[in-house]
Amino acid sequence: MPELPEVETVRRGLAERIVGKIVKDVNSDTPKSFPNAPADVTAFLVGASIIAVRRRAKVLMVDLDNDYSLMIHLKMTGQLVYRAEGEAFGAGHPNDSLIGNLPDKSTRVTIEFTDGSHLYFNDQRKFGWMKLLPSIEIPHIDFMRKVGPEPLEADFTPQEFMDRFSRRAKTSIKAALLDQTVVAGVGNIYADESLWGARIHPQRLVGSLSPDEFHRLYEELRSVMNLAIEKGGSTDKNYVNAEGKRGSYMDFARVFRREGKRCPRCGTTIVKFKAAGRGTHICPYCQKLS
DNA sequence: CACTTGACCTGTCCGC
DNA sequence: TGCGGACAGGTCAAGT
Repeated sequence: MPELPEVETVRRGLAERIVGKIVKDVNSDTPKSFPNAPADVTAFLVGASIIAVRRRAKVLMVDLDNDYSLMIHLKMTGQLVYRAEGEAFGAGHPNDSLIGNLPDKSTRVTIEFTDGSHLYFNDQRKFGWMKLLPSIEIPHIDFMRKVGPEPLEADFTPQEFMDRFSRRAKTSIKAALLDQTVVAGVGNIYADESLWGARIHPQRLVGSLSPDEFHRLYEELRSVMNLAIEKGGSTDKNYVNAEGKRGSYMDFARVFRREGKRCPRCGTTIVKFKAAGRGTHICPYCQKLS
């Protein structure tokens, strides 16, 4: 589920709410939620206070004042929802949350803070994980060394974008976009949306794209992701922000999950098929293979 | 090495 | 209404 815009939305919501709080207790379905050092997790967390919430690609990092960090990946169905003490639904918005009382059936980890508030990690499909590790080690783990640049950073240039694809010349542009070592944070929704914007068929080989097409894709990817952050991400099924509320980007989607509807640019019927192993949506008129 | 496929899980939807 | 199969926004470990 969550791609860069969704994870960034969660990060912002959590940063506002949990920085400065002190962990009082932790309940989790270890070792499934904490694949590393499960026995130590509670001991490291209880008594620690939260000093920052960061994001890299689709991974969240909650930094603690004991020089450890909690790395969290939501994968397909993960949710991180904050509730103040006694709140059933979310700050100042009774019944506004997409989800009800917590913990619920999908809750895997509950972190209680000393002020009586809670952070719930829900994850229906159980693909997500949390890892506790020394903060200083984060930049050296495999994922961080291999992951590509943040596409929304101000210093990320069209030239760098194009260069990142050079070693994937023989694969499809969609598979390359989804490859986290090429560019960070792109998932199925924003891959389809940006390819539509750039008028590029997802199965075009990377090596066949012109500099102009790369440039369009660069611009579209950034504008689509920025719009998605502005709209609080995409909620198709499970995704919610730190308040348990849905994101509204799907109201603005041009092709994703719109098969059978009209292309907003030319009116042709949008079709769905499988590409790079994923459900893929295109306008067959705007996005041609050759 | 580069690339593709299956596996990890649970829930939901669709056709029979 | 029940049941089997396909499918779901992400990533790995395997395979070719």
